[in-house]
Amino acid sequence: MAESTSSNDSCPPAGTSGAAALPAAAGGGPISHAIFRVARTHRMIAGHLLRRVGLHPGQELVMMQLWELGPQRQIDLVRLLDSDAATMTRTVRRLEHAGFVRRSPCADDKRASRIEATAASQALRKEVEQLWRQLEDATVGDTTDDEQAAALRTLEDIERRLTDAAARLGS
Amino acid sequence: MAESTSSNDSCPPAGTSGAAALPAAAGGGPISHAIFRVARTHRMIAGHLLRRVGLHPGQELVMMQLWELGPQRQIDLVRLLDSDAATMTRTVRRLEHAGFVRRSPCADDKRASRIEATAASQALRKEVEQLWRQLEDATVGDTTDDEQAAALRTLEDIERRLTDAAARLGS
DNA sequence: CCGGATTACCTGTCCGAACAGTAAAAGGTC
DNA sequence: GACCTTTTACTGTTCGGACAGGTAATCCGG
Repeated sequence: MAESTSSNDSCPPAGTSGAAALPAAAGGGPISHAIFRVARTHRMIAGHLLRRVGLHPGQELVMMQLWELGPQRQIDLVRLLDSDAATMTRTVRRLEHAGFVRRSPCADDKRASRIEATAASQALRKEVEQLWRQLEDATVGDTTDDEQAAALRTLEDIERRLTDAAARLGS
Repeated sequence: MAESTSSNDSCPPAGTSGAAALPAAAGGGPISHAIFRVARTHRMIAGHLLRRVGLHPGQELVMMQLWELGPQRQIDLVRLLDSDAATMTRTVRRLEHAGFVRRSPCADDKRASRIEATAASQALRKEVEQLWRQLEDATVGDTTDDEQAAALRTLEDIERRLTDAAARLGS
Protein backbone atom coordinates (compact mmCIF):
# COMPACT_ATOMS: atom_id res chain seq x y z
CA MET A 1 0.00 0.00 0.00
CA ALA A 2 2.26 2.78 1.31
CA GLU A 3 -0.15 5.60 0.74
CA SER A 4 -1.63 8.00 3.35
CA THR A 5 -0.25 11.44 4.06
CA SER A 6 2.95 13.28 4.82
CA SER A 7 5.19 10.23 4.67
CA ASN A 8 6.67 11.52 1.44
CA ASP A 9 7.77 15.12 1.19
CA SER A 10 9.26 15.00 -2.25
CA CYS A 11 6.96 15.74 -5.13
CA PRO A 12 8.11 13.45 -7.90
CA PRO A 13 6.85 9.95 -7.13
CA ALA A 14 9.61 7.41 -6.79
CA GLY A 15 8.99 4.73 -9.37
CA THR A 16 5.60 4.40 -11.05
CA SER A 17 6.69 4.78 -14.62
CA GLY A 18 3.72 5.56 -16.82
CA ALA A 19 2.82 2.17 -18.16
CA ALA A 20 -0.85 1.52 -18.87
CA ALA A 21 -3.73 3.93 -18.73
CA LEU A 22 -5.35 2.93 -15.46
CA PRO A 23 -3.15 0.44 -13.65
CA ALA A 24 -4.77 1.23 -10.33
CA ALA A 25 -8.39 0.85 -11.35
CA ALA A 26 -7.65 -2.22 -13.41
CA GLY A 27 -8.19 -4.44 -10.41
CA GLY A 28 -11.83 -3.55 -10.05
CA GLY A 29 -13.92 -3.84 -13.17
CA PRO A 30 -11.57 -5.11 -15.88
CA ILE A 31 -14.31 -5.23 -18.52
CA SER A 32 -15.55 -1.75 -17.71
CA HIS A 33 -12.01 -0.55 -17.86
CA ALA A 34 -11.43 -2.21 -21.22
CA ILE A 35 -14.63 -0.68 -22.61
CA PHE A 36 -13.45 2.71 -21.43
CA ARG A 37 -10.08 2.40 -23.16
CA VAL A 38 -11.48 0.96 -26.37
CA ALA A 39 -14.08 3.72 -26.57
CA ARG A 40 -11.47 6.35 -25.85
CA THR A 41 -9.10 5.24 -28.59
CA HIS A 42 -11.93 4.55 -31.01
CA ARG A 43 -13.30 8.03 -30.50
CA MET A 44 -9.86 9.58 -30.82
CA ILE A 45 -9.27 7.91 -34.19
CA ALA A 46 -12.73 8.90 -35.41
CA GLY A 47 -12.13 12.49 -34.32
CA HIS A 48 -8.79 12.50 -36.09
CA LEU A 49 -10.30 11.28 -39.34
CA LEU A 50 -13.29 13.62 -39.05
CA ARG A 51 -11.06 16.61 -38.53
CA ARG A 52 -9.61 16.08 -41.98
CA VAL A 53 -13.02 16.54 -43.59
CA GLY A 54 -13.98 19.50 -41.41
CA LEU A 55 -16.46 17.82 -39.09
CA HIS A 56 -16.56 17.37 -35.36
CA PRO A 57 -17.45 14.03 -33.76
CA GLY A 58 -21.23 13.64 -33.74
CA GLN A 59 -21.86 15.93 -36.69
CA GLU A 60 -21.18 13.13 -39.15
CA LEU A 61 -23.99 11.09 -37.62
CA VAL A 62 -26.46 13.89 -38.28
CA MET A 63 -25.27 14.24 -41.84
CA MET A 64 -25.50 10.49 -42.45
CA GLN A 65 -29.11 10.46 -41.31
CA LEU A 66 -29.96 13.37 -43.59
CA TRP A 67 -28.14 11.79 -46.52
CA GLU A 68 -29.81 8.42 -46.13
CA LEU A 69 -33.28 9.33 -44.96
CA GLY A 70 -33.72 12.75 -46.52
CA PRO A 71 -34.93 15.90 -44.75
CA GLN A 72 -35.85 15.49 -41.13
CA ARG A 73 -37.10 17.60 -38.28
CA GLN A 74 -34.77 18.11 -35.35
CA ILE A 75 -36.88 15.92 -33.13
CA ASP A 76 -36.60 13.14 -35.69
CA LEU A 77 -32.83 13.44 -35.69
CA VAL A 78 -32.85 13.43 -31.92
CA ARG A 79 -34.83 10.20 -31.85
CA LEU A 80 -32.85 8.54 -34.64
CA LEU A 81 -29.55 9.24 -32.92
CA ASP A 82 -30.90 8.90 -29.39
CA SER A 83 -29.47 12.33 -28.75
CA ASP A 84 -30.47 15.47 -26.89
CA ALA A 85 -32.71 18.25 -28.18
CA ALA A 86 -30.39 20.95 -26.89
CA THR A 87 -27.34 19.35 -28.44
CA MET A 88 -29.20 18.93 -31.73
CA THR A 89 -30.18 22.59 -31.80
CA ARG A 90 -26.55 23.67 -31.59
CA THR A 91 -25.17 20.96 -33.83
CA VAL A 92 -27.68 21.81 -36.57
CA ARG A 93 -26.92 25.50 -36.20
CA ARG A 94 -23.19 24.84 -36.61
CA LEU A 95 -23.78 22.58 -39.59
CA GLU A 96 -26.00 25.28 -41.08
CA HIS A 97 -23.31 27.87 -40.51
CA ALA A 98 -20.77 25.56 -42.14
CA GLY A 99 -23.05 25.26 -45.18
CA PHE A 100 -23.73 21.54 -44.89
CA VAL A 101 -27.36 21.90 -43.89
CA ARG A 102 -30.32 24.10 -44.73
CA ARG A 103 -33.42 24.87 -42.68
CA SER A 104 -36.81 25.65 -44.10
CA PRO A 105 -39.96 26.40 -42.14
CA CYS A 106 -42.38 23.54 -41.82
CA ALA A 107 -45.82 24.16 -43.31
CA ASP A 108 -47.60 21.51 -41.26
CA ASP A 109 -46.19 22.52 -37.91
CA LYS A 110 -45.06 26.04 -37.22
CA ARG A 111 -42.96 24.84 -34.29
CA ALA A 112 -40.82 22.58 -36.42
CA SER A 113 -38.34 23.24 -39.19
CA ARG A 114 -37.14 21.03 -41.99
CA ILE A 115 -33.43 20.16 -41.84
CA GLU A 116 -32.01 19.26 -45.21
CA ALA A 117 -28.53 18.34 -46.44
CA THR A 118 -27.26 20.89 -48.94
CA ALA A 119 -25.82 20.04 -52.32
CA ALA A 120 -22.47 21.25 -51.04
CA SER A 121 -22.58 18.56 -48.37
CA GLN A 122 -22.74 15.80 -50.98
CA ALA A 123 -19.02 16.18 -51.50
CA LEU A 124 -18.60 15.18 -47.88
CA ARG A 125 -20.66 12.05 -48.19
CA LYS A 126 -18.11 9.91 -49.95
CA GLU A 127 -15.39 11.13 -47.61
CA VAL A 128 -17.44 10.26 -44.56
CA GLU A 129 -18.27 6.83 -45.94
CA GLN A 130 -14.63 6.16 -46.64
CA LEU A 131 -13.79 7.44 -43.20
CA TRP A 132 -16.12 4.88 -41.63
CA ARG A 133 -14.50 2.13 -43.66
CA GLN A 134 -11.09 3.26 -42.44
CA LEU A 135 -12.33 3.27 -38.87
CA GLU A 136 -13.77 -0.21 -39.22
CA ASP A 137 -10.57 -1.44 -40.81
CA ALA A 138 -8.57 -0.06 -37.91
CA THR A 139 -10.94 -1.81 -35.52
CA VAL A 140 -11.07 -5.26 -37.08
CA GLY A 141 -7.61 -5.32 -38.61
CA ASP A 142 -7.00 -8.56 -40.45
CA THR A 143 -9.27 -10.74 -38.38
CA THR A 144 -11.40 -13.33 -40.10
CA ASP A 145 -15.11 -12.94 -40.74
CA ASP A 146 -15.84 -15.51 -38.04
CA GLU A 147 -13.78 -13.60 -35.52
CA GLN A 148 -15.52 -10.37 -36.48
CA ALA A 149 -18.90 -12.03 -36.08
CA ALA A 150 -17.88 -13.33 -32.66
CA ALA A 151 -16.64 -9.91 -31.60
CA LEU A 152 -19.85 -8.33 -32.79
CA ARG A 153 -21.83 -10.88 -30.81
CA THR A 154 -19.81 -10.13 -27.71
CA LEU A 155 -20.37 -6.40 -28.06
CA GLU A 156 -24.08 -6.85 -28.68
CA ASP A 157 -24.36 -9.04 -25.59
CA ILE A 158 -22.68 -6.35 -23.53
CA GLU A 159 -24.88 -3.71 -25.08
CA ARG A 160 -28.04 -5.63 -24.26
CA ARG A 161 -27.00 -6.04 -20.64
CA LEU A 162 -26.07 -2.36 -20.36
CA THR A 163 -29.33 -1.26 -21.95
CA ASP A 164 -31.27 -3.42 -19.53
CA ALA A 165 -29.29 -2.00 -16.62
CA ALA A 166 -29.89 1.54 -17.87
CA ALA A 167 -33.61 0.83 -18.02
CA ARG A 168 -33.44 -0.42 -14.44
CA LEU A 169 -31.74 2.81 -13.41
CA GLY A 170 -34.71 4.83 -14.58
CA SER A 171 -37.15 2.83 -12.48
CA MET B 1 -33.52 4.99 -51.89
CA ALA B 2 -36.10 7.72 -52.38
CA GLU B 3 -34.02 10.50 -50.97
CA SER B 4 -32.81 13.66 -52.72
CA THR B 5 -34.64 16.95 -52.53
CA SER B 6 -38.09 18.45 -52.80
CA SER B 7 -39.92 15.22 -53.52
CA ASN B 8 -41.55 15.32 -50.10
CA ASP B 9 -43.19 18.52 -48.92
CA SER B 10 -44.63 17.25 -45.66
CA CYS B 11 -42.39 17.53 -42.63
CA PRO B 12 -43.15 14.42 -40.61
CA PRO B 13 -41.49 11.45 -42.30
CA ALA B 14 -43.90 8.72 -43.30
CA GLY B 15 -42.82 5.57 -41.50
CA THR B 16 -39.36 5.32 -39.96
CA SER B 17 -40.41 4.61 -36.42
CA GLY B 18 -37.47 5.13 -34.08
CA ALA B 19 -36.12 1.63 -33.64
CA ALA B 20 -32.39 1.33 -33.03
CA ALA B 21 -29.88 4.07 -32.51
CA LEU B 22 -28.22 4.16 -35.92
CA PRO B 23 -30.12 1.99 -38.39
CA ALA B 24 -28.68 3.85 -41.32
CA ALA B 25 -25.03 3.67 -40.40
CA ALA B 26 -25.31 0.09 -39.26
CA GLY B 27 -24.58 -1.16 -42.74
CA GLY B 28 -21.11 0.33 -42.81
CA GLY B 29 -18.93 -0.49 -39.85
CA PRO B 30 -21.03 -2.75 -37.63
CA ILE B 31 -18.25 -3.23 -35.08
CA SER B 32 -17.49 0.48 -34.88
CA HIS B 33 -21.17 1.11 -34.47
CA ALA B 34 -21.45 -1.44 -31.70
CA ILE B 35 -18.45 0.05 -29.90
CA PHE B 36 -20.09 3.45 -30.14
CA ARG B 37 -23.35 2.26 -28.61
CA VAL B 38 -21.72 0.19 -25.89
CA ALA B 39 -19.51 3.10 -24.91
CA ARG B 40 -22.45 5.46 -24.95
CA THR B 41 -24.61 3.37 -22.64
CA HIS B 42 -21.69 2.43 -20.45
CA ARG B 43 -20.78 6.06 -19.98
CA MET B 44 -24.40 7.01 -19.32
CA ILE B 45 -24.71 4.44 -16.55
CA ALA B 46 -21.40 5.51 -15.03
CA GLY B 47 -22.49 9.14 -15.13
CA HIS B 48 -25.77 8.25 -13.50
CA LEU B 49 -24.06 6.41 -10.66
CA LEU B 50 -21.42 9.10 -10.24
CA ARG B 51 -24.04 11.81 -9.99
CA ARG B 52 -25.36 10.18 -6.84
CA VAL B 53 -22.02 10.63 -5.10
CA GLY B 54 -21.49 14.17 -6.38
CA LEU B 55 -18.84 13.51 -8.99
CA HIS B 56 -18.74 14.12 -12.72
CA PRO B 57 -17.44 11.49 -15.13
CA GLY B 58 -13.65 11.60 -15.16
CA GLN B 59 -13.28 13.08 -11.70
CA GLU B 60 -13.55 9.66 -10.11
CA LEU B 61 -10.52 8.50 -12.06
CA VAL B 62 -8.43 11.32 -10.60
CA MET B 63 -9.61 10.52 -7.11
CA MET B 64 -8.87 6.81 -7.53
CA GLN B 65 -5.31 7.59 -8.56
CA LEU B 66 -4.82 9.84 -5.56
CA TRP B 67 -6.36 7.29 -3.20
CA GLU B 68 -4.27 4.43 -4.47
CA LEU B 69 -0.96 6.07 -5.25
CA GLY B 70 -0.97 8.97 -2.80
CA PRO B 71 -0.21 12.62 -3.63
CA GLN B 72 0.71 13.33 -7.20
CA ARG B 73 1.60 16.28 -9.34
CA GLN B 74 -0.82 17.25 -12.07
CA ILE B 75 1.53 16.06 -14.75
CA ASP B 76 1.67 12.67 -13.06
CA LEU B 77 -2.12 12.45 -13.07
CA VAL B 78 -2.15 13.47 -16.72
CA ARG B 79 0.27 10.69 -17.61
CA LEU B 80 -1.43 8.09 -15.42
CA LEU B 81 -4.83 8.76 -16.96
CA ASP B 82 -3.52 9.58 -20.41
CA SER B 83 -5.39 12.84 -20.12
CA ASP B 84 -4.84 16.46 -21.04
CA ALA B 85 -2.94 19.06 -19.00
CA ALA B 86 -5.63 21.67 -19.57
CA THR B 87 -8.42 19.31 -18.57
CA MET B 88 -6.47 18.28 -15.48
CA THR B 89 -6.00 21.88 -14.42
CA ARG B 90 -9.75 22.47 -14.38
CA THR B 91 -10.70 19.08 -12.98
CA VAL B 92 -8.29 19.49 -10.07
CA ARG B 93 -9.56 22.99 -9.43
CA ARG B 94 -13.15 21.75 -9.30
CA LEU B 95 -12.22 18.87 -7.03
CA GLU B 96 -10.36 21.32 -4.82
CA HIS B 97 -13.38 23.61 -4.73
CA ALA B 98 -15.55 20.61 -3.85
CA GLY B 99 -13.24 19.81 -0.94
CA PHE B 100 -12.05 16.43 -2.23
CA VAL B 101 -8.52 17.55 -3.01
CA ARG B 102 -5.90 19.83 -1.54
CA ARG B 103 -2.98 21.53 -3.24
CA SER B 104 0.31 22.36 -1.58
CA PRO B 105 3.31 24.02 -3.18
CA CYS B 106 6.05 21.69 -4.20
CA ALA B 107 9.38 22.32 -2.51
CA ASP B 108 11.48 20.62 -5.14
CA ASP B 109 9.94 22.33 -8.11
CA LYS B 110 8.33 25.74 -7.84
CA ARG B 111 6.39 25.12 -11.03
CA ALA B 112 4.59 22.09 -9.69
CA SER B 113 2.10 21.58 -6.90
CA ARG B 114 1.24 18.54 -4.84
CA ILE B 115 -2.31 17.26 -5.31
CA GLU B 116 -3.55 15.30 -2.35
CA ALA B 117 -6.85 13.62 -1.50
CA THR B 118 -8.41 15.20 1.58
CA ALA B 119 -9.66 13.27 4.57
CA ALA B 120 -13.17 14.32 3.57
CA SER B 121 -12.74 12.49 0.30
CA GLN B 122 -12.18 9.19 2.06
CA ALA B 123 -15.92 8.91 2.57
CA LEU B 124 -16.26 8.88 -1.19
CA ARG B 125 -13.78 6.10 -1.70
CA LYS B 126 -16.01 3.24 -0.62
CA GLU B 127 -18.90 4.67 -2.62
CA VAL B 128 -16.78 4.94 -5.74
CA GLU B 129 -15.48 1.42 -5.33
CA GLN B 130 -19.00 0.08 -4.91
CA LEU B 131 -20.02 2.13 -7.92
CA TRP B 132 -17.41 0.44 -10.06
CA ARG B 133 -18.61 -2.95 -8.88
CA GLN B 134 -22.17 -2.00 -9.84
CA LEU B 135 -20.97 -0.85 -13.24
CA GLU B 136 -19.07 -4.08 -13.80
CA ASP B 137 -22.07 -6.11 -12.67
CA ALA B 138 -24.27 -4.27 -15.13
CA THR B 139 -21.72 -4.97 -17.86
CA VAL B 140 -21.11 -8.66 -17.28
CA GLY B 141 -24.53 -9.60 -15.91
CA ASP B 142 -24.67 -13.26 -15.01
CA THR B 143 -22.16 -14.49 -17.55
CA THR B 144 -19.67 -17.14 -16.54
CA ASP B 145 -16.05 -16.45 -15.75
CA ASP B 146 -15.04 -18.07 -19.02
CA GLU B 147 -17.37 -15.82 -20.98
CA GLN B 148 -16.05 -12.79 -19.15
CA ALA B 149 -12.50 -13.81 -19.92
CA ALA B 150 -13.39 -14.26 -23.58
CA ALA B 151 -15.10 -10.87 -23.71
CA LEU B 152 -12.10 -9.26 -22.08
CA ARG B 153 -9.82 -10.91 -24.62
CA THR B 154 -11.99 -9.62 -27.44
CA LEU B 155 -11.91 -6.09 -26.08
CA GLU B 156 -8.17 -6.21 -25.55
CA ASP B 157 -7.66 -7.41 -29.10
CA ILE B 158 -9.71 -4.50 -30.40
CA GLU B 159 -7.85 -2.12 -28.13
CA ARG B 160 -4.51 -3.31 -29.40
CA ARG B 161 -5.54 -2.87 -33.02
CA LEU B 162 -6.94 0.58 -32.32
CA THR B 163 -3.83 1.63 -30.43
CA ASP B 164 -1.68 0.49 -33.32
CA ALA B 165 -3.89 2.36 -35.78
CA ALA B 166 -3.72 5.48 -33.64
CA ALA B 167 0.06 5.25 -33.63
CA ARG B 168 -0.03 4.97 -37.42
CA LEU B 169 -2.15 8.12 -37.56
CA GLY B 170 0.55 10.13 -35.87
CA SER B 171 3.16 9.11 -38.39
C1' DC C 1 27.62 32.20 -15.58
C1' DC C 2 24.56 32.68 -19.51
C1' DG C 3 21.07 31.63 -23.08
C1' DG C 4 18.13 28.56 -25.39
C1' DA C 5 15.26 24.52 -24.94
C1' DT C 6 12.17 21.95 -22.06
C1' DT C 7 8.81 21.35 -18.44
C1' DA C 8 4.59 22.37 -15.55
C1' DC C 9 0.81 24.93 -15.19
C1' DC C 10 -2.54 28.04 -16.71
C1' DT C 11 -5.87 30.55 -19.95
C1' DG C 12 -8.95 31.04 -23.80
C1' DT C 13 -11.63 28.95 -27.32
C1' DC C 14 -14.62 25.57 -29.40
C1' DC C 15 -16.94 21.27 -29.46
C1' DG C 16 -20.44 17.49 -27.72
C1' DA C 17 -23.16 15.96 -23.71
C1' DA C 18 -26.33 16.48 -19.95
C1' DC C 19 -29.70 18.97 -17.18
C1' DA C 20 -33.00 22.74 -16.15
C1' DG C 21 -36.01 26.05 -17.69
C1' DT C 22 -38.67 28.93 -21.21
C1' DA C 23 -41.90 30.03 -25.03
C1' DA C 24 -44.68 29.01 -28.80
C1' DA C 25 -47.49 25.90 -31.20
C1' DA C 26 -50.48 21.88 -31.43
C1' DG C 27 -53.76 18.47 -29.71
C1' DG C 28 -57.37 17.03 -26.77
C1' DT C 29 -61.36 17.62 -23.51
C1' DC C 30 -65.16 19.90 -21.59
C1' DG D 1 -64.61 28.64 -27.72
C1' DA D 2 -61.89 28.01 -23.26
C1' DC D 3 -58.69 25.21 -20.79
C1' DC D 4 -55.01 22.00 -20.02
C1' DT D 5 -51.39 18.97 -21.53
C1' DT D 6 -48.00 17.64 -24.77
C1' DT D 7 -44.72 18.61 -28.27
C1' DT D 8 -40.94 21.29 -30.51
C1' DA D 9 -37.32 24.29 -30.38
C1' DC D 10 -34.46 27.26 -27.98
C1' DT D 11 -31.40 29.20 -24.13
C1' DG D 12 -28.44 28.95 -20.11
C1' DT D 13 -25.28 26.49 -17.34
C1' DT D 14 -21.76 23.12 -16.24
C1' DC D 15 -18.95 19.44 -17.24
C1' DG D 16 -14.99 16.69 -19.97
C1' DG D 17 -12.13 16.84 -24.05
C1' DA D 18 -9.13 18.86 -27.49
C1' DC D 19 -6.34 22.49 -29.34
C1' DA D 20 -3.63 26.88 -29.45
C1' DG D 21 -1.23 29.81 -27.04
C1' DG D 22 1.32 32.05 -22.89
C1' DT D 23 4.34 32.25 -18.48
C1' DA D 24 7.43 31.06 -15.11
C1' DA D 25 10.57 27.72 -13.48
C1' DT D 26 13.92 24.31 -14.52
C1' DC D 27 17.55 22.10 -17.00
C1' DC D 28 21.46 21.76 -19.99
C1' DG D 29 25.22 22.98 -23.18
C1' DG D 30 28.64 26.24 -23.90
